[in-house]
Amino acid sequence: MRIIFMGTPEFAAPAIDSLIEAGHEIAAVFSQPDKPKGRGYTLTPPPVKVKAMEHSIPVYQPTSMKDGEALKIFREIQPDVGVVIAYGKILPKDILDAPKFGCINVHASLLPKYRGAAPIQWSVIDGQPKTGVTTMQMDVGLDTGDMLMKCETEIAPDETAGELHDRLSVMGAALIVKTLDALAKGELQPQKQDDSLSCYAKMLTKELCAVDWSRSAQDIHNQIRGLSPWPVATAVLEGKKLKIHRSAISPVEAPEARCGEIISLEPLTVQCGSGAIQLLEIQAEGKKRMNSGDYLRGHKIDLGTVLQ
RNA sequence: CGCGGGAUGGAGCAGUUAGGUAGCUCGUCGGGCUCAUAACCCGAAGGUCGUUGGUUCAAAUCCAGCUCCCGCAA
Repeated sequence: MRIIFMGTPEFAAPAIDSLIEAGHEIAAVFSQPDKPKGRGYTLTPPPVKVKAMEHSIPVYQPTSMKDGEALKIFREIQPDVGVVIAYGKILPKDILDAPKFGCINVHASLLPKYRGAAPIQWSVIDGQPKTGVTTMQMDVGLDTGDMLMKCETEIAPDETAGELHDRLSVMGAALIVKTLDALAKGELQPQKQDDSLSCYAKMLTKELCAVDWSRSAQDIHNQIRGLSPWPVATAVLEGKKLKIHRSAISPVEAPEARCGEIISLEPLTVQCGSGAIQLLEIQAEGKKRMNSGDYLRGHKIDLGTVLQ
């Protein structure tokens, strides 16, 4: 099929490869404009653009899809279908309707749950046992279109959002190929979403990072792995910010200790509201991430120190 | 030129302000103690102090350039 691909971050990149391998023609790619990123505000192209350029596919990076310019391009190219994966812009109805088969979206959750911007992270933060990817026929609502195909997977108890992201990215790339196959054969059976079961996964913000040690060890563990590798859960140790990249539920605890108190140094273990949690991989300001054992060799911390 | 921290044996750090023998906590190797041990005791190996140049009798330390890593912010 002749495709216009719309996507921006790393999550969407594998699908470009799998679509081409499956014999589809990606006639054009739409991606968000390059943005100043990192130290020095270097203008950085989004991963999807980089991938598209490897395949010598023309890339468009309009600020808006609503000013008619994008529509003009769609009319010229006359795609069979639009494939949208984490593009990051709302598409107006005229764009959604422009391709022969409309636009199909890959969403990283089992719809109707976790519509919105950060479904992967929120399913981990909420401690969900399973998640998946869903393809849907897009409509004007936010992730409300009729569902086409699904692929489920279990979330491992210690899996981080980053690890899950990579797995779902590959699953999504495979599922869009399957979905287009079925579309070509006329075998798709769109299913309405049950709105009463839906929930939204809002964008991650800095406020979500601070660990509240009065919560349960399981909740905090979910928060830590859900926010890894970005934006990363944080605690305050002796007045300085400490990022927590990886943790584990501790088999032992010290119920008489205060919330946030360090109750063991080997491994580094912190008492929570209920249960205790081991901090396995941490990162101090200006330092690399490292095992907490390595950190302790160069930084003396006394038992009983309290994290905030 | 957005702001800032950093690079020292295999790991994590101190030493740099006031230049002058390379240090700490671990790890590794050898030995000892012990019923035994990731515990304890004794000993050893291992570093051109990121890189290039400059100042100096003398540079990890002072000066300049370069490379790489990280935090903030976006």
